[in-house]
Amino acid sequence: MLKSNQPQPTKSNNPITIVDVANFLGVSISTVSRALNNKSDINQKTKDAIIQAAIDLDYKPNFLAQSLNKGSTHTIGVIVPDVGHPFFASVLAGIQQVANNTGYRIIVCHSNESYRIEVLNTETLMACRVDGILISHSKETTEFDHIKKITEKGIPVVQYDRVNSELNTSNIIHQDFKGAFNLVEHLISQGCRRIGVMSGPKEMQICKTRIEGYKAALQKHGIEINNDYIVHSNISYGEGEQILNYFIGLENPPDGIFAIVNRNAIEMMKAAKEKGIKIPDELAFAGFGDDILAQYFEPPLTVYNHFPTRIGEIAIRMLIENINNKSNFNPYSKIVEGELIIRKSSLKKGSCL
Amino acid sequence: MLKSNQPQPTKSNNPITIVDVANFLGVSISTVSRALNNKSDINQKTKDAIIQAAIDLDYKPNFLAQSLNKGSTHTIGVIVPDVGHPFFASVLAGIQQVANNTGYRIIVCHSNESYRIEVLNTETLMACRVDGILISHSKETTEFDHIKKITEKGIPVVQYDRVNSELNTSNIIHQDFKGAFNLVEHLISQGCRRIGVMSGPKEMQICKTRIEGYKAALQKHGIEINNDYIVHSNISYGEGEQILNYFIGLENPPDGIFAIVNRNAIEMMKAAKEKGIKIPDELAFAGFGDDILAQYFEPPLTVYNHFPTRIGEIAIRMLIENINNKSNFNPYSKIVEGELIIRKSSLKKGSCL
DNA sequence: GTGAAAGCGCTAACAC
DNA sequence: GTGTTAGCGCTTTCAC
Repeated sequence: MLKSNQPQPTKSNNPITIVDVANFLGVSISTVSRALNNKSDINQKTKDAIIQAAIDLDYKPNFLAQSLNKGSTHTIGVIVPDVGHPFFASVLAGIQQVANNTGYRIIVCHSNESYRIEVLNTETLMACRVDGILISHSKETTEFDHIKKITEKGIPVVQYDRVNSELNTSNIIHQDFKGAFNLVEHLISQGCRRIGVMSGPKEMQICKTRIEGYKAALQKHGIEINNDYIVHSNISYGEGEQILNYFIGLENPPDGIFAIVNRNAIEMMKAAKEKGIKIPDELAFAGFGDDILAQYFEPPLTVYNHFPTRIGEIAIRMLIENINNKSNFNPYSKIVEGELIIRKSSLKKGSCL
Repeated sequence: MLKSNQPQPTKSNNPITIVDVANFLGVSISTVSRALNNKSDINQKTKDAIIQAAIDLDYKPNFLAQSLNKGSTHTIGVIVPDVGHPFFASVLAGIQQVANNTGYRIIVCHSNESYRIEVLNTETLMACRVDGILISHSKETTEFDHIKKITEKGIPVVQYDRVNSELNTSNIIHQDFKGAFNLVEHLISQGCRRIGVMSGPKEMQICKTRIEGYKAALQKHGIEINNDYIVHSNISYGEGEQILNYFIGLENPPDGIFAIVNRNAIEMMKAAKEKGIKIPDELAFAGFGDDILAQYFEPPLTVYNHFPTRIGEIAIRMLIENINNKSNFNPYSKIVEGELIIRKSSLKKGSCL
């Protein structure tokens, strides 16, 4: 490869550096740096000339070099278990929006519901020297040493949605208990007395809490808790049909079903429809979380909407607060209010919306 | 803050550096570097000791510093117009998977269908010194200077899905022409003669191509092209109903509708159902792209599935190929085969699946 | 107000 | 086989 010895500001393949700008004007690199970073103690004329030269030469600061000696990247790492899921897509949208407005960069990592990848993600993000991490754990995650390692290094972490409350981080969750309670109480108000619940992995905090909400609603209304009606699954898509079959095969099949993940409710409804079961009169449905499928499916699904975008917005704000205030920051938790949306999947005859 | 002057390998807040590892063992930093990078010319024992020490001290290489002097970040930037869209979510999944297997890091930027943000995204990625960029343009993008700037600097770019073929980059697209042709021909085979098409922005390449496919199918079967049946929209969600109203308000309303984005087809079907229009007998529907909503909606939607995950996988492979072979690489285009999936939304009475 | 120089953490020539 | 040293591009003291 041959190197031109003529100054060739515009055509060189190597990116323009601060040195090029300095040479171009015959000033020192520190002067250029000062001008570009809006420091005081610089002659306005020099400053203007430098800024103009930077534009003319199409100089772009090297982010790597800047971060390396500032010790801060102004970047936030986000770990998402499943970007394909509408809930997480909306959370991400909220995060991105606030990041844009506050000048933070975002690196999104996708754990793909795998504990192993989640751990790798945390290592990647640490290697990238992100200023903070937002994380929702994979379904498989029951060990949290990888998070402890991060917080011990003084890197702020905020857990959202799927949190482990024993970690010393800020958290943001929705009203899992209340949402489940409201959904189940609504089913009861529609005349359901044998309410099945399709839950996720036993160890997942949100599943535990939602089942507690379910139980509390039954108890409030004097309905006995029957463990046959409580089914744990992997909340993968596709499991709904099998679990519906289990339910309708029971001696006393449920007359209402509460799904801890809305998409499973849809799957079960689809299977039920194909078997000729009348929804909601023979079997009513309700699920946690709203999305377009819940709205468009026939019948549309009664849900507890937990405002995922808002969760994302609040999560990143909490994180930035922590980043700006590392020394004396006490982690805290926030709970976002949701709302019950009643649709046809649960409205039995004689009821009106 | 007080600083301990005892060596405290595990508890220090400042990340362990290569210097710490070197001091710990009393060797030089270059020896450590060699050991950790698996270079030859190093004593096995020293190497083992260094690797062990690195583990014990929980040393993690500083990615910024590594990249800074290697001049390569081993990171790929991905620009996505809309992560919430199932198509892009699946493309992303494909990209991520290959990235994981090849050791590339991914930075995902979300242009949110905004030209302005898309340009900012490219600048961010250049500032991060990514090794290459995968991009699908926003709906608004009709100017491509920001991409030219990148390729002129010698950074490989691959455009996927929404491409501009005048740029000197590799591209990957689906069979837009053939897909549209097949869908429309299928509608014709079901007896449709007045086929409406809901398209997106006029300037978008994929819209142009799909409309060409639509026209070709009509021509092949001797059906006249009627511009009243061709409607351009912004393909935002929510526009479907309005456009359905336009169609059914025509003097000679269509008996079949082809939507260039499947979700718009669903919206139109929903609106049509609410008006008591019989699908598919009075009005048949077909749309480009498969997803869960198309499968679960009642009636399920006939689609051309373009295998988004595969598109993501191929796109990143093409990019990596280009990165590894910068000097003598000639951009090329690839077209991914799709498949027609016939469902009830278009199967008129008397036909059978 | 500006320049020289040190250093962020690392790699890779170059010595020995 | 290992150590010394010069940078990667930038910011930030410290001189002048």
